[in-house]
Amino acid sequence: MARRVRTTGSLDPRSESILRAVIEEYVETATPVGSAALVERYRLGVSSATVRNILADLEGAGLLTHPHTSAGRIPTDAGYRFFVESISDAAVLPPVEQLMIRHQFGQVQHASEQWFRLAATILAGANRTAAIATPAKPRAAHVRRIDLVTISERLASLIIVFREGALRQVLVNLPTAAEQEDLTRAAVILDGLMAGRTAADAERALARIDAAGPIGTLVKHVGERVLTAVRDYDSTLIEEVFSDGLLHVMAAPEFDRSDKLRRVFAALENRAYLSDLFDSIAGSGEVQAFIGTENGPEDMRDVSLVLASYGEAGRAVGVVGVLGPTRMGYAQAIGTVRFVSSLMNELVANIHS
Amino acid sequence: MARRVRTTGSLDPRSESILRAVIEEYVETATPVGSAALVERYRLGVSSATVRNILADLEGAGLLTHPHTSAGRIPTDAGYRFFVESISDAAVLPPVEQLMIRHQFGQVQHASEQWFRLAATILAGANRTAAIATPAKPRAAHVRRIDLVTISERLASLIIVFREGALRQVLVNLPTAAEQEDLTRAAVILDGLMAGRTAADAERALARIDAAGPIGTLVKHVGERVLTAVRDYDSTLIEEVFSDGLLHVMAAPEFDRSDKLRRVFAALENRAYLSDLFDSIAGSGEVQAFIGTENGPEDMRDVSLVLASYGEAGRAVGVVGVLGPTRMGYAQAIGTVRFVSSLMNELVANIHS
DNA sequence: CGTTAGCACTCAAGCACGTAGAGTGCTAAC
DNA sequence: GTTAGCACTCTACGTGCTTGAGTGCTAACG
Repeated sequence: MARRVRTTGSLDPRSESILRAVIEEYVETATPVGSAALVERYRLGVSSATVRNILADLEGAGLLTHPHTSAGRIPTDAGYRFFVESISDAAVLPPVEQLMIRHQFGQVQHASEQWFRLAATILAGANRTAAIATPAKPRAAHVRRIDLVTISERLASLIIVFREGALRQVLVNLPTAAEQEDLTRAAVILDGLMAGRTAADAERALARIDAAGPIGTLVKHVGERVLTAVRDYDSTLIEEVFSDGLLHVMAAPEFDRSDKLRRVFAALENRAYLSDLFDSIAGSGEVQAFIGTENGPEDMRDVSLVLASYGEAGRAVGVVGVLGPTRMGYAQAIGTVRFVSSLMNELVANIHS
Repeated sequence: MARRVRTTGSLDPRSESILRAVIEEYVETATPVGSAALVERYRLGVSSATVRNILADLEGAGLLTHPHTSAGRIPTDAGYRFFVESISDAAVLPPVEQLMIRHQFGQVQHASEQWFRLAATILAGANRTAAIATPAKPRAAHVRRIDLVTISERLASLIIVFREGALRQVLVNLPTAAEQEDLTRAAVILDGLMAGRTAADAERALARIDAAGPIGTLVKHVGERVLTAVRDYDSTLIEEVFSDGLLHVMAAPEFDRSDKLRRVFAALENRAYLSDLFDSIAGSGEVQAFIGTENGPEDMRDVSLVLASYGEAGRAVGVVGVLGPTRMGYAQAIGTVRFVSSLMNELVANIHS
């Protein structure tokens, strides 16, 4: 009883391989794993009694627990954490899977600036868990293009394209009746005035415009709407959180009662929480795992997140990642998230060249 | 035993009011309701024994059931159907609620052409159920506007605005290096060529274009991408199904086991089913309820849908509605769905004036 | 003839109890 | 340090019992 171990940093190789075996087995079966099952299924070269001693040590070290006396062991959050630390550098996706993911991205590469959705879909499929992704959101929005399309005499659709590819479509009531011709002229003026500018710069530029004459009034009026739209975009903490594969999580046995699940989903609708979380990801350049109780909100203590940011640090940053029960395949998750985020980096780099 | 009743079409007033009472009570409490509870909570003017006789008759008519001998009654799908038929004409939303909904729409009326999302959010909130909505999708897409924005020398963002307000953003690899100036010129040409046209018309127009010279090549190349995008938009049966308030459904006691819920969500991802369903809505101009087993897919037999289409029959049609357990407040649901769809009609009419 | 009180009857839900099986921790021998 | 063996513990499961809700039926009533 109470042997070496007990250090947080490292474990003797045998203990570590048994910890791995417990985690691997539990991730697969979702039932507590006993000493007999381990010797039977893994070539450990020792008897079940020895395994029991080691399991007891691992439990003493806080890496495993017992649901009750006569049950097998399950990993604690600390156990998963230890496991994740031990693999995270090595978790590189096999070339075959890299190719498959690359291929899926290739299918729609030319399609639109909504890769982040695709990223979530791919991650969800590859891990059979839920996945989330956000578009790359700039710190300060730069207008790239302004367009006006007539709808009726006094109503137009204002389209604003931002430098990072985001798009905003807004209806504008016009101060005076206007043809498409007038709108186009106004759009060209506004475009020249605001393209490449941030909200503050654009505001100064607009202030210098002469509001006299029908076109002047139009420009001024629509310009104000552009400004509010840009400011609105700027102040939105998280533009959108796209998720996919929620059905996978619903299928997990730990979520067979839907109230647990409901609380997780509710937590995910808390923008303040997500915003904090994403900020902390954006800081580090690496894949990060948040395991069970490591998550802030009470409601998230039964799930783990494996997240990574993508984009250019000072400019526009988005997040991709995986959400699953704490009992999830971390090696696979870390590997795929790292790879997908690196692909997203490439894509963003190509655009902001 | 076995009195009048038995006719599907009508019921004597007392039986009907008891049926209503059972439904009202069951919708509220989610537990089988017995004769004693009914006399206690509703001024029926008769004893529980009489109520029991009537309940037995209603059961004979197929409008109620027994989970087991010693339990109270719960409505059958036929019972709900009868109830729905009896109220659906009268289910008009009280002015206060109308005002509240109108107000919520007003808040963002000018914001974007994404009212359908707002509609779902409002319906979900008003009914405390899930709600779904689709944008108004035209039968044949008409291009309204084409714009090109430079990204890098050989890459541009193509923006297509459709007559109904839908927007498509596509990346285009350029055949030769081009400045924004060239792109703008090409966009103007394409705009003149294709605006107001359907895919087939646009194709003919493009065929007549001379591909000689750098701008000609550019126009031809981008034009092809426009055509594929328009055809793609045309052939997409359902552009998007936005849903909100799923958390409400998760909270319903009939979905405390998440596998039931999972199957419902899975059914909702079946585009073929939704497409058929929406087609049948678009035909009738009225609110329609699909109660439990009336739904096609096996997995939907525990839920009801209350749906209505909006838009202009021959042109662009979308769907809004509510999804909840069969035990839902049909009067409220029908009222809100009808009102919201009429608001959406107004909005669409304003735009396509 | 419809309505009502009364009562026997049925069945799910909850509880107590016993059993089987899984898996442990400990001890003593190797 | 490792292992066989064994007593021990605790859940899962099945059985039987009790309780209570709510019914259906019958006989009496106005």
